[in-house]
Amino acid sequence: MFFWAIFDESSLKELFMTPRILDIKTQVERENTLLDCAHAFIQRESIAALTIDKLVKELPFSKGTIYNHFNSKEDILLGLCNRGMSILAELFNRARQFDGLPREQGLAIHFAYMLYAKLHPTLFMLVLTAKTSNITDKASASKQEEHLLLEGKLIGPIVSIFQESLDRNEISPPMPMTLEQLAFACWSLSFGTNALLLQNIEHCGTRSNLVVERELINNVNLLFDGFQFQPLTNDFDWTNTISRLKSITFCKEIDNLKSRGHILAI
Amino acid sequence: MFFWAIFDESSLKELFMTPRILDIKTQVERENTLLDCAHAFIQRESIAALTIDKLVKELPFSKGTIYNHFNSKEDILLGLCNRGMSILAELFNRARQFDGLPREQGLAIHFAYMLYAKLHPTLFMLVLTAKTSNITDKASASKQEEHLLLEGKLIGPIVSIFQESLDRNEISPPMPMTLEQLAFACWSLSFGTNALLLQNIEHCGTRSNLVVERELINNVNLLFDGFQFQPLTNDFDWTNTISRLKSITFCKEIDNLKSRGHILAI
DNA sequence: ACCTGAACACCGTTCAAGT
DNA sequence: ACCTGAACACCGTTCAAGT
Repeated sequence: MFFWAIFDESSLKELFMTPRILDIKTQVERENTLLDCAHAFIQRESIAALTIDKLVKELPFSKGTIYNHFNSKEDILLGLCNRGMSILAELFNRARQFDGLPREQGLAIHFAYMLYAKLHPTLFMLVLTAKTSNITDKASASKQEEHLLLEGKLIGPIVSIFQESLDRNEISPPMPMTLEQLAFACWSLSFGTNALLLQNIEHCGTRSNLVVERELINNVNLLFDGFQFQPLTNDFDWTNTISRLKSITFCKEIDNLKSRGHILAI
Repeated sequence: MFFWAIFDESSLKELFMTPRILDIKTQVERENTLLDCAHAFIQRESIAALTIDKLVKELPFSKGTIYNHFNSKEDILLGLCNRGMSILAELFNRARQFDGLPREQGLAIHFAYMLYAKLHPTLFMLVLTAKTSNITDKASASKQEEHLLLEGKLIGPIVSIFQESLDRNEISPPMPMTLEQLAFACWSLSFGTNALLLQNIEHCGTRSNLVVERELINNVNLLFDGFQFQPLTNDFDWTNTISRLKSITFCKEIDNLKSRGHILAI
């Protein structure tokens, strides 16, 4: 029995072209299902092991349909990367609202970045992957736009903290530096620390005694002291700041880490 | 006319099993030819575009023979990565021998790393790629051994500088730090700065005013000041150090950069 | 109109056949 | 013994056929 035998062309056209109210909602839902699935997969296996064929086996729709939502595998990865950056942006905003001195908020930002890297290692790594391979080239224009927008949302709170500390005369680097340069110095240090320490440490004999949370806090304090960011490391009780970050600002994230068996070394 | 018709089995065996003196030399030569070729290719195109088929088209031997020298594509990439690390280790040794204070030598190390990243961007990126994808897993045991050995050779001069500055009482971080932690703080900052700034900057609106050589020197000075590494940024004529690095220690590398149209902003 | 999965072009790796 | 390239299994992407 054939479909075409039941309907004539005009009624078919009517059936198919009838605008369905649920369509847009379904579209978004499907995109999320796919990203959820891809995220779970690369968390379980690895980015390298991700395959469209393997992905489609776990999805309620077919291979062809994937390409109605994402124009390439790289588009999926950038979509996932952007999702991670949204999460990170929310953490940065909370850090910016920490009730305390600008330097405490600056520490909070780095603390947030480290928590993010520990909570979502695969999403953190995805930014790295996006930088090394030419993911951004193959991805869709819309995803690339979103990516740039999110980069701005991440830089925002950092620049704003430095602006405030300059206004309050609480920072005076040994050489003239723009807000952008100050923010960039922080970003490089944090990025480098997380990237180098997040990798499978067991392989690397030389880094065996390093714990990311301790090194991160140390490195940030060193850099901030270099900025002459007041109050200096030894002129303030930073353990209180960190315990408030742990018990109040990021308590949900800390609980999440604990439930997965990770205990912070600080 | 068949080969087998001319020789009987024993004379064939004799012909083939005769130890050829050139064999080992040819083996090494072929490996180098392949690595040269792969290097040129990813410099011209990209790591992602590298294909065994494309590679073999430019080589004087066939696809199967490649697998007599390298057990996988990842093995080739790790081989190339190791080659880069050898070059870098040589630069670090020269930096360590810079005639000056430990802090000057520390600056020289970072300067060397930046020069390396600028001179061999694809080799620098290969370390990043090796870290993100599981290249190290698929590569041969011998290449992995070599990789760890080279990591040690890179850390060596850095640790040695810090040991000397501790002996001379020229360093006193605001918190207790091991030699390993000191070296790691430097590595993270340098790695992060190079990695973030080496990427195609035109894409990224927020980083448009940043020049890697200037930011690198700034960031290192900030971190060293955080270490209380004597003499501090504003207590010494560092421009003299940098001009000696440019005109003496790394003059060959600077010339090389110039010949390619790169002019350092410092 | 939308979904499907066979089909396609291309990839890394192997191995029987040639020398 | 060593080299070769056809053959294989698998990949991302497309598109004719089905509904």
